[in-house]
Amino acid sequence: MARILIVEDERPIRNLIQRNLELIGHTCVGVGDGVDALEIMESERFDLLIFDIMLPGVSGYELIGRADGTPTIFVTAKEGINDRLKGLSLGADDYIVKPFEIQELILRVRAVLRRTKKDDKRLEFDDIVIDFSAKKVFKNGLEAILTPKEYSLLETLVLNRNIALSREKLINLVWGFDYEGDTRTVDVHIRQLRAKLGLTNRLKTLYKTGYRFEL
Amino acid sequence: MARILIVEDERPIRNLIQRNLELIGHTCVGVGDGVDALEIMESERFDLLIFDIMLPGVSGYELIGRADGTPTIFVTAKEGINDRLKGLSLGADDYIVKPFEIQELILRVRAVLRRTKKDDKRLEFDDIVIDFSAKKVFKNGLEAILTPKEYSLLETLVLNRNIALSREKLINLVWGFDYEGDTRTVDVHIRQLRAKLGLTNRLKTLYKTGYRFEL
DNA sequence: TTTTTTTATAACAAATTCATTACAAATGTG
DNA sequence: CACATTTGTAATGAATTTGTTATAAAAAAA
Repeated sequence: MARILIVEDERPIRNLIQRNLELIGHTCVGVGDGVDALEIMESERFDLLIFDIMLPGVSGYELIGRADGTPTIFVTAKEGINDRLKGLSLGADDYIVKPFEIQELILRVRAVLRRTKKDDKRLEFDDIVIDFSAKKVFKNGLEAILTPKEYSLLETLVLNRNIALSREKLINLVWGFDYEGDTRTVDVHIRQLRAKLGLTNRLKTLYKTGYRFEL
Repeated sequence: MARILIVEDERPIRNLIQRNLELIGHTCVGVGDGVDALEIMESERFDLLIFDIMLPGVSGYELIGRADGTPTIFVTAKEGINDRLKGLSLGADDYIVKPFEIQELILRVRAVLRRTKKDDKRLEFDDIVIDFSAKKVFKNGLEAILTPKEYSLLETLVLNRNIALSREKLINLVWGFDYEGDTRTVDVHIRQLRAKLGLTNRLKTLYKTGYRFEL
């Protein structure tokens, strides 16, 4: 359904939100402070951001400046008309006050996603279709069988399309920040993607730099 | 680019900072003491504040209380780990110790602005577009294929636009401080940039000095 | 367990970059 | 102007980076 970033320093609430949104099929990333949020927002694209206003590090108000048009829902502890106005004037699409019924949040998420029409669960280009919810890829209507790593790499490249990604960055995003392997591993998987999907003109090599998926 | 307030009682340093930040396109206001700073902060909004900690009137530490979330860089004469901690804990975004290279200040300003989003991912001039996140350059809408060194050199020149850069400086910034090669290497890469992008009137040679990108 | 699939790494081939060189042109100086 | 110095230009080969294949290791499935 949608890729959602949850920025909330109270872990129980964050987990509650994440669990429930994932139950209805969304993909969530949860972080606990504004600095982590900024970092992941730089490297990944999301369909919806859910911010607590009061955050350690960088406040939700500041985060929305970096949202770059991505739909945003603010969460706050106190019912303050000023906060509400401030949030909405800064570009938030909706606003919800703690404590809230999880059902209410789900309704608002659905409303915002419908309004902003980012429910897209598939991406089509050339003769290729990527179905993100099924994690399947089709070429010329035929399913191309990708291994998990291959799919994950493709998804990362596609979600960060038109951005130069170093091998280190890709390793971090696909293999995890703690991966201790050779960056050449990326090359081999890139080759597999190119071979299976014929992405020669989309998936560019940037000499001494990394790779970039162009769309 | 950004509106920056500089609060520094040593006029030569204040002017140095102001001049250099304005050269790369920022709008600056400089004042010499804390009282003036408070006054202008009440009536105008800034994207970034640069404070000297030791100020006549009202100290930098006090000023940051009034910064109201505006990103702040502290400048101080002495290297004191306590000052650093105090500054950062009070909410400064960065900290720089006098005497400093103006290059370093520019880098930090850029970092803070990027973190707080007032910086651009794209630069357009004449018939040229530079896409920093994709690491791509276009001329007349067509992609100009630059090698990594060429791109890196262009980026460095552009980010330090309107500033004279010696070959040694460029070597440091592009090749790395430990590079042990000939400075003539720079000339060859400059030539390539000029040839590929037609930068004859932007990328000036400063006889016996170096190069300067003018914008 | 065995078998199959996936993933990592190593080794070599191919491609690209880039520093260096040598010479030409330009610039500044007396 | 003549001279010395600095900068521009083009070409070349070494060094680095990437593509590709094969094989070993690890993980998953049977």
